[in-house]
Amino acid sequence: MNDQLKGATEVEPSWVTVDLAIFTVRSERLMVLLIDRGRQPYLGQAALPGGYVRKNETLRAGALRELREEAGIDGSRLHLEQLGAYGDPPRDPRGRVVTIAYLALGPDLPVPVGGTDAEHAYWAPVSDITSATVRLAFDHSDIIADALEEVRRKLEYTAIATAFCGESFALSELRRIYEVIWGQPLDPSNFRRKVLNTKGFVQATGEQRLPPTGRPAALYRPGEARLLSPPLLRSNGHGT
Amino acid sequence: MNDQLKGATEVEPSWVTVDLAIFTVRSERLMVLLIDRGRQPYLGQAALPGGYVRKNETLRAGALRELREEAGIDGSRLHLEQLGAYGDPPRDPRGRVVTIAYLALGPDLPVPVGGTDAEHAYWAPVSDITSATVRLAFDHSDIIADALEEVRRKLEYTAIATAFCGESFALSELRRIYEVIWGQPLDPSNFRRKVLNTKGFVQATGEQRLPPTGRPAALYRPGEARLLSPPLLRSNGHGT
DNA sequence: CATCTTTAAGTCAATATGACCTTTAGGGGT
DNA sequence: ACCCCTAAAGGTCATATTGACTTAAAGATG
Repeated sequence: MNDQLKGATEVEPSWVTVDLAIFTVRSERLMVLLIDRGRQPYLGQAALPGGYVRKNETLRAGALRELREEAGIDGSRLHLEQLGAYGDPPRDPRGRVVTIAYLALGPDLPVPVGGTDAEHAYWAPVSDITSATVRLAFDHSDIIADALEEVRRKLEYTAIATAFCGESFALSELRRIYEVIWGQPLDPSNFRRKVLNTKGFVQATGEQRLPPTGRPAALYRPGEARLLSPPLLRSNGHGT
Repeated sequence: MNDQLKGATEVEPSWVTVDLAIFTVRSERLMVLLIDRGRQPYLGQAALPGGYVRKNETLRAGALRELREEAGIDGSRLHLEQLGAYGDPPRDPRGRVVTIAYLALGPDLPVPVGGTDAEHAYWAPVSDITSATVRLAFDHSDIIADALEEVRRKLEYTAIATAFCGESFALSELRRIYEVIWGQPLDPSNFRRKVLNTKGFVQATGEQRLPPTGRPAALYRPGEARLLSPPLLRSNGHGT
Protein backbone atom coordinates (compact mmCIF):
# COMPACT_ATOMS: atom_id res chain seq x y z
CA MET A 1 0.00 0.00 0.00
CA ASN A 2 2.87 2.33 0.61
CA ASP A 3 4.94 3.47 -2.29
CA GLN A 4 7.92 4.88 -0.50
CA LEU A 5 10.35 2.50 -2.09
CA LYS A 6 8.82 1.94 -5.47
CA GLY A 7 11.59 1.99 -7.97
CA ALA A 8 14.34 1.31 -5.45
CA THR A 9 16.92 -1.08 -6.69
CA GLU A 10 16.11 -3.94 -4.38
CA VAL A 11 12.41 -4.00 -5.26
CA GLU A 12 11.14 -6.60 -7.68
CA PRO A 13 7.76 -7.50 -9.11
CA SER A 14 6.04 -10.48 -7.57
CA TRP A 15 3.50 -13.10 -8.39
CA VAL A 16 0.55 -13.40 -6.10
CA THR A 17 -1.28 -16.68 -5.77
CA VAL A 18 -3.97 -18.05 -3.55
CA ASP A 19 -3.79 -21.53 -2.07
CA LEU A 20 -6.66 -23.29 -0.40
CA ALA A 21 -6.66 -25.56 2.60
CA ILE A 22 -10.10 -27.12 2.25
CA PHE A 23 -11.05 -29.15 5.29
CA THR A 24 -13.89 -31.55 5.82
CA VAL A 25 -14.63 -34.47 8.09
CA ARG A 26 -15.06 -37.79 6.30
CA SER A 27 -15.24 -41.23 7.85
CA GLU A 28 -14.24 -40.00 11.27
CA ARG A 29 -11.15 -38.20 10.02
CA LEU A 30 -10.22 -34.64 9.22
CA MET A 31 -9.42 -34.49 5.52
CA VAL A 32 -7.81 -31.89 3.31
CA LEU A 33 -8.23 -31.56 -0.44
CA LEU A 34 -5.08 -32.15 -2.44
CA ILE A 35 -4.20 -32.22 -6.10
CA ASP A 36 -1.35 -33.90 -7.88
CA ARG A 37 0.58 -31.22 -9.69
CA GLY A 38 0.44 -31.39 -13.45
CA ARG A 39 3.47 -29.23 -14.14
CA GLN A 40 6.81 -28.02 -12.87
CA PRO A 41 7.94 -27.36 -10.29
CA TYR A 42 7.06 -30.28 -8.07
CA LEU A 43 5.51 -32.11 -11.02
CA GLY A 44 3.46 -35.05 -9.88
CA GLN A 45 3.76 -34.14 -6.23
CA ALA A 46 0.77 -33.48 -4.03
CA ALA A 47 -0.12 -29.86 -3.32
CA LEU A 48 -2.92 -27.62 -2.19
CA PRO A 49 -5.26 -26.38 -4.90
CA GLY A 50 -4.57 -22.81 -5.85
CA GLY A 51 -3.41 -20.55 -8.58
CA TYR A 52 -2.61 -17.06 -9.67
CA VAL A 53 -4.80 -14.17 -8.72
CA ARG A 54 -6.15 -12.47 -11.78
CA LYS A 55 -6.26 -8.86 -12.67
CA ASN A 56 -9.13 -6.94 -11.10
CA GLU A 57 -9.96 -9.82 -8.85
CA THR A 58 -10.02 -9.55 -5.08
CA LEU A 59 -8.03 -12.09 -3.13
CA ARG A 60 -11.20 -13.63 -1.80
CA ALA A 61 -12.73 -13.80 -5.25
CA GLY A 62 -9.62 -15.54 -6.48
CA ALA A 63 -9.91 -18.08 -3.71
CA LEU A 64 -13.56 -18.72 -4.57
CA ARG A 65 -12.68 -19.11 -8.24
CA GLU A 66 -9.95 -21.62 -7.53
CA LEU A 67 -12.31 -23.44 -5.22
CA ARG A 68 -14.68 -23.86 -8.12
CA GLU A 69 -12.15 -24.46 -10.86
CA GLU A 70 -9.83 -26.85 -9.11
CA ALA A 71 -12.11 -28.56 -6.67
CA GLY A 72 -15.47 -28.24 -8.36
CA ILE A 73 -16.89 -26.84 -5.16
CA ASP A 74 -19.42 -24.05 -4.91
CA GLY A 75 -17.87 -21.84 -2.29
CA SER A 76 -20.96 -19.82 -1.53
CA ARG A 77 -21.99 -22.32 1.11
CA LEU A 78 -18.59 -22.82 2.67
CA HIS A 79 -16.84 -21.06 5.47
CA LEU A 80 -13.92 -19.25 3.85
CA GLU A 81 -11.40 -17.18 5.72
CA GLN A 82 -7.93 -15.90 5.08
CA LEU A 83 -5.18 -17.72 6.89
CA GLY A 84 -2.25 -15.53 6.03
CA ALA A 85 0.47 -14.75 3.55
CA TYR A 86 3.38 -17.06 2.86
CA GLY A 87 6.24 -15.43 1.04
CA ASP A 88 9.30 -17.59 1.33
CA PRO A 89 12.43 -16.33 -0.41
CA PRO A 90 12.20 -16.38 -4.17
CA ARG A 91 12.89 -19.64 -5.92
CA ASP A 92 11.80 -18.61 -9.37
CA PRO A 93 13.89 -16.44 -11.70
CA ARG A 94 10.81 -14.56 -12.76
CA GLY A 95 10.47 -13.08 -9.30
CA ARG A 96 9.09 -13.64 -5.89
CA VAL A 97 5.91 -15.61 -5.36
CA VAL A 98 3.73 -14.73 -2.43
CA THR A 99 0.76 -16.90 -1.73
CA ILE A 100 -2.26 -15.94 0.27
CA ALA A 101 -3.53 -19.05 2.04
CA TYR A 102 -7.24 -19.45 2.58
CA LEU A 103 -8.94 -21.86 4.90
CA ALA A 104 -12.21 -23.39 3.73
CA LEU A 105 -14.46 -25.57 5.85
CA GLY A 106 -17.39 -27.58 4.63
CA PRO A 107 -19.62 -30.53 5.36
CA ASP A 108 -18.70 -33.95 4.07
CA LEU A 109 -18.25 -32.79 0.52
CA PRO A 110 -18.62 -35.01 -2.52
CA VAL A 111 -15.47 -36.53 -3.89
CA PRO A 112 -14.27 -33.70 -6.09
CA VAL A 113 -14.42 -34.09 -9.82
CA GLY A 114 -11.27 -33.42 -11.76
CA GLY A 115 -10.29 -29.78 -12.02
CA THR A 116 -9.91 -27.74 -15.15
CA ASP A 117 -6.57 -29.30 -15.87
CA ALA A 118 -5.91 -32.99 -15.86
CA GLU A 119 -5.05 -32.75 -12.19
CA HIS A 120 -6.41 -35.34 -9.90
CA ALA A 121 -8.14 -33.95 -6.83
CA TYR A 122 -8.74 -36.10 -3.78
CA TRP A 123 -9.19 -36.05 -0.01
CA ALA A 124 -6.23 -36.91 2.18
CA PRO A 125 -6.18 -37.29 5.96
CA VAL A 126 -4.61 -34.27 7.57
CA SER A 127 -2.79 -36.58 9.95
CA ASP A 128 -0.87 -38.02 6.99
CA ILE A 129 0.53 -34.57 6.29
CA THR A 130 1.29 -33.48 9.84
CA SER A 131 3.01 -36.80 10.49
CA ALA A 132 5.09 -36.22 7.35
CA THR A 133 3.79 -39.44 5.82
CA VAL A 134 2.84 -37.39 2.78
CA ARG A 135 5.25 -34.74 1.56
CA LEU A 136 3.68 -31.74 -0.15
CA ALA A 137 4.99 -29.30 -2.71
CA PHE A 138 6.27 -25.86 -1.69
CA ASP A 139 5.57 -24.99 1.93
CA HIS A 140 2.09 -26.45 1.75
CA SER A 141 2.75 -28.76 4.67
CA ASP A 142 3.39 -25.69 6.80
CA ILE A 143 0.20 -24.08 5.59
CA ILE A 144 -1.81 -27.15 6.52
CA ALA A 145 -0.17 -27.30 9.93
CA ASP A 146 -1.07 -23.66 10.51
CA ALA A 147 -4.58 -24.26 9.25
CA LEU A 148 -5.04 -27.18 11.61
CA GLU A 149 -3.89 -25.13 14.56
CA GLU A 150 -6.24 -22.35 13.54
CA VAL A 151 -9.20 -24.70 13.29
CA ARG A 152 -8.43 -26.36 16.59
CA ARG A 153 -8.26 -23.03 18.38
CA LYS A 154 -11.28 -21.60 16.65
CA LEU A 155 -13.39 -24.58 17.65
CA GLU A 156 -12.95 -23.32 21.17
CA TYR A 157 -14.18 -19.79 20.90
CA THR A 158 -16.15 -19.64 17.67
CA ALA A 159 -19.05 -21.53 16.16
CA ILE A 160 -17.16 -22.71 13.08
CA ALA A 161 -17.75 -26.34 13.95
CA THR A 162 -21.20 -25.97 12.41
CA ALA A 163 -19.47 -25.26 9.09
CA PHE A 164 -18.50 -28.92 9.00
CA CYS A 165 -22.12 -30.00 9.36
CA GLY A 166 -24.86 -29.84 6.80
CA GLU A 167 -27.96 -27.67 6.81
CA SER A 168 -29.22 -29.47 9.88
CA PHE A 169 -27.49 -31.84 12.22
CA ALA A 170 -27.81 -33.74 15.45
CA LEU A 171 -25.78 -32.70 18.44
CA SER A 172 -23.90 -35.97 18.25
CA GLU A 173 -22.72 -35.06 14.77
CA LEU A 174 -21.50 -31.70 16.00
CA ARG A 175 -19.76 -33.38 18.88
CA ARG A 176 -18.07 -35.82 16.50
CA ILE A 177 -16.55 -32.83 14.67
CA TYR A 178 -14.94 -31.67 17.87
CA GLU A 179 -13.77 -35.15 18.76
CA VAL A 180 -12.23 -35.79 15.37
CA ILE A 181 -10.45 -32.45 15.12
CA TRP A 182 -9.30 -32.30 18.72
CA GLY A 183 -8.51 -35.99 18.77
CA GLN A 184 -10.12 -36.49 22.14
CA PRO A 185 -13.51 -37.77 23.30
CA LEU A 186 -16.02 -35.38 24.83
CA ASP A 187 -18.70 -36.22 27.34
CA PRO A 188 -21.95 -36.29 25.35
CA SER A 189 -24.04 -34.96 28.18
CA ASN A 190 -21.76 -32.11 29.11
CA PHE A 191 -21.29 -31.21 25.46
CA ARG A 192 -25.04 -31.01 24.97
CA ARG A 193 -25.49 -28.85 28.02
CA LYS A 194 -22.72 -26.50 26.94
CA VAL A 195 -23.92 -26.13 23.35
CA LEU A 196 -27.55 -25.60 24.26
CA ASN A 197 -26.72 -23.11 26.99
CA THR A 198 -24.56 -21.04 24.65
CA LYS A 199 -27.01 -18.60 23.17
CA GLY A 200 -26.90 -18.50 19.38
CA PHE A 201 -24.63 -21.49 18.87
CA VAL A 202 -27.34 -23.73 17.43
CA GLN A 203 -31.05 -23.36 16.78
CA ALA A 204 -33.55 -26.20 17.03
CA THR A 205 -35.32 -26.97 13.79
CA GLY A 206 -38.07 -28.91 15.53
CA GLU A 207 -37.40 -31.92 13.34
CA GLN A 208 -35.89 -35.23 14.25
CA ARG A 209 -33.69 -37.78 12.63
CA LEU A 210 -33.76 -41.51 13.15
CA PRO A 211 -30.28 -42.88 13.72
CA PRO A 212 -29.49 -46.43 12.57
CA THR A 213 -30.26 -47.45 16.10
CA GLY A 214 -31.28 -45.66 19.27
CA ARG A 215 -33.52 -42.80 20.24
CA PRO A 216 -34.35 -40.21 17.57
CA ALA A 217 -32.13 -37.16 17.68
CA ALA A 218 -33.40 -33.60 17.60
CA LEU A 219 -32.03 -31.59 14.71
CA TYR A 220 -30.43 -28.19 14.84
CA ARG A 221 -29.15 -25.64 12.40
CA PRO A 222 -26.31 -23.15 12.90
CA GLY A 223 -27.22 -20.19 15.08
CA GLU A 224 -26.38 -16.56 14.49
CA ALA A 225 -23.52 -16.46 16.98
CA ARG A 226 -20.02 -16.31 15.52
CA LEU A 227 -18.24 -16.19 18.84
CA LEU A 228 -18.80 -18.42 21.83
CA SER A 229 -18.45 -16.82 25.20
CA PRO A 230 -17.49 -18.36 27.39
CA PRO A 231 -15.59 -20.64 25.04
CA LEU A 232 -15.84 -24.39 24.80
CA LEU A 233 -12.45 -25.46 26.07
CA ARG A 234 -10.56 -28.66 25.66
CA SER A 235 -10.32 -30.35 29.02
CA ASN A 236 -6.56 -30.54 29.32
CA GLY A 237 -4.59 -27.36 28.89
CA HIS A 238 -3.61 -26.67 25.32
CA GLY A 239 -0.77 -24.33 25.99
CA THR A 240 1.71 -23.90 28.76
CA MET B 1 2.93 -21.20 -4.84
CA ASN B 2 1.06 -22.90 -7.61
CA ASP B 3 1.97 -22.21 -11.15
CA GLN B 4 -1.02 -23.59 -12.97
CA LEU B 5 -1.97 -20.29 -14.47
CA LYS B 6 1.38 -18.64 -14.94
CA GLY B 7 1.34 -16.96 -18.27
CA ALA B 8 -2.41 -16.90 -18.61
CA THR B 9 -3.75 -13.71 -20.05
CA GLU B 10 -5.44 -12.48 -16.91
CA VAL B 11 -2.37 -12.80 -14.71
CA GLU B 12 -0.34 -9.70 -13.93
CA PRO B 13 2.75 -9.01 -11.88
CA SER B 14 2.17 -7.45 -8.50
CA TRP B 15 3.93 -5.31 -5.95
CA VAL B 16 4.18 -6.69 -2.47
CA THR B 17 4.48 -4.35 0.46
CA VAL B 18 4.39 -4.70 4.20
CA ASP B 19 2.51 -2.28 6.40
CA LEU B 20 2.87 -2.07 10.13
CA ALA B 21 0.25 -1.41 12.76
CA ILE B 22 2.47 -0.60 15.73
CA PHE B 23 0.50 -0.34 18.94
CA THR B 24 1.54 0.93 22.32
CA VAL B 25 -0.18 2.34 25.36
CA ARG B 26 0.71 5.93 26.17
CA SER B 27 -0.98 8.24 28.64
CA GLU B 28 -3.85 5.87 29.24
CA ARG B 29 -4.65 5.46 25.56
CA LEU B 30 -3.97 2.90 22.89
CA MET B 31 -1.82 4.54 20.25
CA VAL B 32 -0.77 3.58 16.77
CA LEU B 33 2.26 4.85 14.90
CA LEU B 34 1.46 6.91 11.82
CA ILE B 35 3.51 8.75 9.25
CA ASP B 36 2.55 11.60 6.98
CA ARG B 37 3.11 10.46 3.45
CA GLY B 38 5.85 12.24 1.59
CA ARG B 39 4.77 11.27 -1.91
CA GLN B 40 1.90 10.36 -4.15
CA PRO B 41 -0.59 8.88 -3.87
CA TYR B 42 -2.20 10.27 -0.74
CA LEU B 43 0.58 12.84 -0.41
CA GLY B 44 0.54 14.48 2.98
CA GLN B 45 -2.09 12.15 4.32
CA ALA B 46 -1.56 9.96 7.37
CA ALA B 47 -0.73 6.30 6.78
CA LEU B 48 0.78 3.28 8.42
CA PRO B 49 4.53 2.91 8.08
CA GLY B 50 5.48 0.35 5.49
CA GLY B 51 7.12 -0.18 2.17
CA TYR B 52 8.09 -2.57 -0.53
CA VAL B 53 9.46 -5.96 0.29
CA ARG B 54 12.91 -6.37 -1.13
CA LYS B 55 14.37 -9.14 -3.13
CA ASN B 56 15.55 -12.13 -1.09
CA GLU B 57 13.89 -10.77 2.00
CA THR B 58 11.28 -12.68 3.95
CA LEU B 59 8.04 -10.91 4.70
CA ARG B 60 8.88 -10.82 8.37
CA ALA B 61 12.33 -9.46 7.68
CA GLY B 62 10.78 -6.76 5.54
CA ALA B 63 8.47 -5.82 8.38
CA LEU B 64 11.38 -5.63 10.81
CA ARG B 65 13.35 -3.50 8.38
CA GLU B 66 10.50 -1.05 7.92
CA LEU B 67 10.05 -0.96 11.66
CA ARG B 68 13.62 0.20 11.98
CA GLU B 69 13.77 2.45 8.95
CA GLU B 70 10.48 4.25 9.28
CA ALA B 71 9.90 4.18 12.99
CA GLY B 72 13.42 3.97 14.36
CA ILE B 73 12.35 1.03 16.48
CA ASP B 74 14.43 -2.04 17.18
CA GLY B 75 11.96 -4.81 16.50
CA SER B 76 13.90 -7.55 18.23
CA ARG B 77 12.20 -6.76 21.51
CA LEU B 78 8.70 -6.29 20.13
CA HIS B 79 5.87 -8.71 19.61
CA LEU B 80 5.48 -8.97 15.85
CA GLU B 81 2.87 -11.08 14.13
CA GLN B 82 1.29 -11.20 10.73
CA LEU B 83 -2.20 -9.83 10.55
CA GLY B 84 -3.13 -10.77 7.01
CA ALA B 85 -2.97 -9.79 3.37
CA TYR B 86 -4.87 -6.86 1.96
CA GLY B 87 -5.16 -6.88 -1.80
CA ASP B 88 -7.82 -4.49 -2.90
CA PRO B 89 -8.38 -4.14 -6.64
CA PRO B 90 -5.54 -2.48 -8.46
CA ARG B 91 -5.41 1.28 -8.47
CA ASP B 92 -1.99 1.67 -10.01
CA PRO B 93 -1.24 1.24 -13.72
CA ARG B 94 1.95 -0.59 -12.89
CA GLY B 95 -0.03 -3.46 -11.44
CA ARG B 96 -1.68 -4.79 -8.37
CA VAL B 97 -0.36 -3.96 -4.94
CA VAL B 98 -0.85 -6.50 -2.20
CA THR B 99 0.18 -5.52 1.29
CA ILE B 100 0.96 -7.86 4.11
CA ALA B 101 -0.11 -6.21 7.32
CA TYR B 102 1.88 -6.85 10.46
CA LEU B 103 0.88 -6.12 14.00
CA ALA B 104 3.58 -4.96 16.39
CA LEU B 105 3.11 -4.43 20.10
CA GLY B 106 5.54 -2.76 22.43
CA PRO B 107 5.89 -0.94 25.72
CA ASP B 108 5.51 2.81 25.88
CA LEU B 109 7.99 3.44 23.12
CA PRO B 110 9.96 6.66 22.75
CA VAL B 111 8.54 9.24 20.42
CA PRO B 112 9.89 7.98 17.12
CA VAL B 113 12.57 9.92 15.39
CA GLY B 114 12.02 10.84 11.79
CA GLY B 115 12.29 7.99 9.34
CA THR B 116 14.71 7.65 6.48
CA ASP B 117 12.68 10.02 4.38
CA ALA B 118 11.52 13.37 5.57
CA GLU B 119 8.37 11.75 6.78
CA HIS B 120 7.07 12.72 10.15
CA ALA B 121 6.29 9.79 12.44
CA TYR B 122 4.07 10.19 15.47
CA TRP B 123 1.68 8.41 17.79
CA ALA B 124 -2.04 8.80 17.23
CA PRO B 125 -4.86 7.49 19.41
CA VAL B 126 -6.45 4.44 17.82
CA SER B 127 -9.84 5.80 18.81
CA ASP B 128 -9.28 8.74 16.48
CA ILE B 129 -9.01 6.34 13.58
CA THR B 130 -11.85 3.99 14.45
CA SER B 131 -14.12 6.94 15.04
CA ALA B 132 -13.14 8.26 11.60
CA THR B 133 -11.84 11.46 13.12
CA VAL B 134 -8.61 10.84 11.26
CA ARG B 135 -8.81 9.54 7.72
CA LEU B 136 -5.92 7.36 6.60
CA ALA B 137 -4.45 6.62 3.20
CA PHE B 138 -5.33 3.44 1.30
CA ASP B 139 -7.28 0.94 3.38
CA HIS B 140 -5.13 1.57 6.42
CA SER B 141 -8.14 2.43 8.53
CA ASP B 142 -9.48 -1.06 7.87
CA ILE B 143 -6.16 -2.59 8.80
CA ILE B 144 -6.10 -0.74 12.09
CA ALA B 145 -9.67 -1.76 12.83
CA ASP B 146 -8.77 -5.40 12.18
CA ALA B 147 -5.62 -5.04 14.29
CA LEU B 148 -7.61 -3.61 17.16
CA GLU B 149 -10.08 -6.47 17.03
CA GLU B 150 -7.22 -8.94 16.95
CA VAL B 151 -5.55 -7.38 19.97
CA ARG B 152 -8.77 -7.22 21.94
CA ARG B 153 -9.49 -10.87 21.32
CA LYS B 154 -5.93 -12.00 21.94
CA LEU B 155 -5.86 -10.26 25.29
CA GLU B 156 -8.42 -12.81 26.34
CA TYR B 157 -6.70 -16.04 25.53
CA THR B 158 -3.03 -15.16 25.12
CA ALA B 159 -0.40 -13.44 27.21
CA ILE B 160 0.31 -10.67 24.69
CA ALA B 161 -0.66 -8.00 27.19
CA THR B 162 2.81 -8.35 28.65
CA ALA B 163 4.19 -7.18 25.30
CA PHE B 164 2.87 -3.71 26.16
CA CYS B 165 4.80 -3.67 29.42
CA GLY B 166 8.50 -3.25 29.92
CA GLU B 167 11.00 -5.78 31.20
CA SER B 168 9.30 -5.81 34.56
CA PHE B 169 5.97 -4.39 35.60
CA ALA B 170 3.49 -4.20 38.43
CA LEU B 171 0.19 -6.01 38.13
CA SER B 172 -1.60 -2.68 38.12
CA GLU B 173 0.30 -1.73 34.97
CA LEU B 174 -0.71 -4.97 33.31
CA ARG B 175 -4.28 -4.39 34.37
CA ARG B 176 -4.20 -0.88 32.93
CA ILE B 177 -3.28 -2.38 29.56
CA TYR B 178 -6.43 -4.47 29.63
CA GLU B 179 -8.55 -1.58 30.81
CA VAL B 180 -7.28 0.79 28.15
CA ILE B 181 -7.62 -1.65 25.27
CA TRP B 182 -10.93 -3.14 26.33
CA GLY B 183 -12.26 0.23 27.41
CA GLN B 184 -13.69 -1.12 30.63
CA PRO B 185 -12.51 -1.21 34.24
CA LEU B 186 -11.43 -4.47 35.82
CA ASP B 187 -11.61 -5.38 39.46
CA PRO B 188 -8.02 -5.10 40.73
CA SER B 189 -8.38 -7.91 43.21
CA ASN B 190 -9.99 -10.37 40.82
CA PHE B 191 -7.52 -9.47 38.13
CA ARG B 192 -4.63 -10.18 40.44
CA ARG B 193 -6.08 -13.50 41.48
CA LYS B 194 -6.67 -14.53 37.90
CA VAL B 195 -3.24 -13.54 36.62
CA LEU B 196 -1.35 -15.13 39.49
CA ASN B 197 -3.37 -18.34 39.28
CA THR B 198 -2.72 -18.69 35.55
CA LYS B 199 0.47 -20.69 35.43
CA GLY B 200 3.12 -19.12 33.26
CA PHE B 201 1.39 -15.79 32.69
CA VAL B 202 3.79 -13.76 34.82
CA GLN B 203 6.78 -14.53 36.96
CA ALA B 204 7.71 -12.65 40.13
CA THR B 205 11.05 -10.90 39.97
CA GLY B 206 11.26 -10.48 43.74
CA GLU B 207 11.76 -6.76 43.36
CA GLN B 208 9.42 -3.94 44.19
CA ARG B 209 8.58 -0.55 42.82
CA LEU B 210 7.46 2.51 44.74
CA PRO B 211 4.40 4.10 43.15
CA PRO B 212 3.93 7.87 43.48
CA THR B 213 1.71 7.06 46.38
CA GLY B 214 0.55 3.91 48.08
CA ARG B 215 2.00 0.58 49.00
CA PRO B 216 5.01 -0.70 47.02
CA ALA B 217 4.08 -3.02 44.20
CA ALA B 218 5.73 -6.35 43.55
CA LEU B 219 7.28 -6.59 40.10
CA TYR B 220 6.80 -9.33 37.55
CA ARG B 221 8.21 -10.25 34.20
CA PRO B 222 6.46 -12.07 31.34
CA GLY B 223 6.10 -15.81 31.88
CA GLU B 224 6.69 -18.56 29.36
CA ALA B 225 3.02 -19.17 28.62
CA ARG B 226 1.78 -17.94 25.27
CA LEU B 227 -1.80 -19.12 25.73
CA LEU B 228 -4.02 -18.59 28.74
CA SER B 229 -6.32 -21.39 29.63
CA PRO B 230 -8.86 -20.79 30.80
CA PRO B 231 -8.91 -17.38 29.14
CA LEU B 232 -9.32 -14.04 30.84
CA LEU B 233 -12.70 -12.97 29.56
CA ARG B 234 -14.33 -9.61 29.39
CA SER B 235 -17.25 -9.56 31.76
CA ASN B 236 -20.00 -8.79 29.33
CA GLY B 237 -20.37 -10.96 26.25
CA HIS B 238 -18.33 -9.70 23.33
CA GLY B 239 -20.24 -11.15 20.43
CA THR B 240 -23.37 -13.04 19.65
C1' DC C 1 -42.35 -57.22 25.72
C1' DA C 2 -37.48 -57.72 26.94
C1' DT C 3 -33.27 -55.95 25.08
C1' DC C 4 -30.12 -53.00 22.73
C1' DT C 5 -28.65 -48.48 21.42
C1' DT C 6 -28.46 -43.66 21.39
C1' DT C 7 -30.50 -39.31 22.85
C1' DA C 8 -31.94 -36.59 26.62
C1' DA C 9 -31.99 -35.06 31.27
C1' DG C 10 -30.48 -34.87 36.14
C1' DT C 11 -27.13 -35.02 40.26
C1' DC C 12 -23.22 -33.42 42.76
C1' DA C 13 -18.64 -32.13 44.01
C1' DA C 14 -14.87 -29.23 42.44
C1' DT C 15 -13.55 -25.12 40.27
C1' DA C 16 -13.85 -20.44 38.58
C1' DT C 17 -15.92 -15.95 38.70
C1' DG C 18 -17.92 -11.43 40.25
C1' DA C 19 -18.77 -8.33 43.91
C1' DC C 20 -17.13 -6.67 47.94
C1' DC C 21 -14.38 -6.03 52.28
C1' DT C 22 -10.08 -5.83 55.22
C1' DT C 23 -5.33 -5.44 55.98
C1' DT C 24 -0.72 -3.88 54.76
C1' DA C 25 3.06 -0.76 53.45
C1' DG C 26 4.59 3.06 51.95
C1' DG C 27 4.56 8.80 51.62
C1' DG C 28 3.12 13.46 53.24
C1' DG C 29 1.62 16.71 56.43
C1' DT C 30 1.09 18.53 61.12
C1' DA D 1 5.53 10.58 66.41
C1' DC D 2 1.13 10.30 64.75
C1' DC D 3 -2.73 10.50 61.59
C1' DC D 4 -4.35 10.31 56.98
C1' DC D 5 -4.25 9.17 52.19
C1' DT D 6 -3.38 5.92 48.47
C1' DA D 7 -2.62 1.75 46.16
C1' DA D 8 -1.20 -3.15 46.79
C1' DA D 9 -2.21 -7.43 48.73
C1' DG D 10 -5.10 -10.72 50.62
C1' DG D 11 -9.64 -12.63 52.08
C1' DT D 12 -14.87 -13.72 52.07
C1' DC D 13 -18.98 -15.44 50.00
C1' DA D 14 -22.72 -16.17 46.82
C1' DT D 15 -23.17 -17.59 42.11
C1' DA D 16 -22.01 -19.72 37.73
C1' DT D 17 -19.59 -23.15 35.19
C1' DT D 18 -17.37 -27.53 34.59
C1' DG D 19 -16.26 -32.55 34.88
C1' DA D 20 -17.63 -37.03 36.18
C1' DC D 21 -21.32 -39.79 36.60
C1' DT D 22 -26.19 -41.66 36.87
C1' DT D 23 -30.91 -42.16 35.28
C1' DA D 24 -34.77 -41.77 32.13
C1' DA D 25 -36.77 -41.76 27.43
C1' DA D 26 -37.61 -43.13 22.57
C1' DG D 27 -37.10 -45.74 18.99
C1' DA D 28 -35.62 -50.65 16.43
C1' DT D 29 -35.17 -55.64 16.72
C1' DG D 30 -36.46 -60.37 17.56
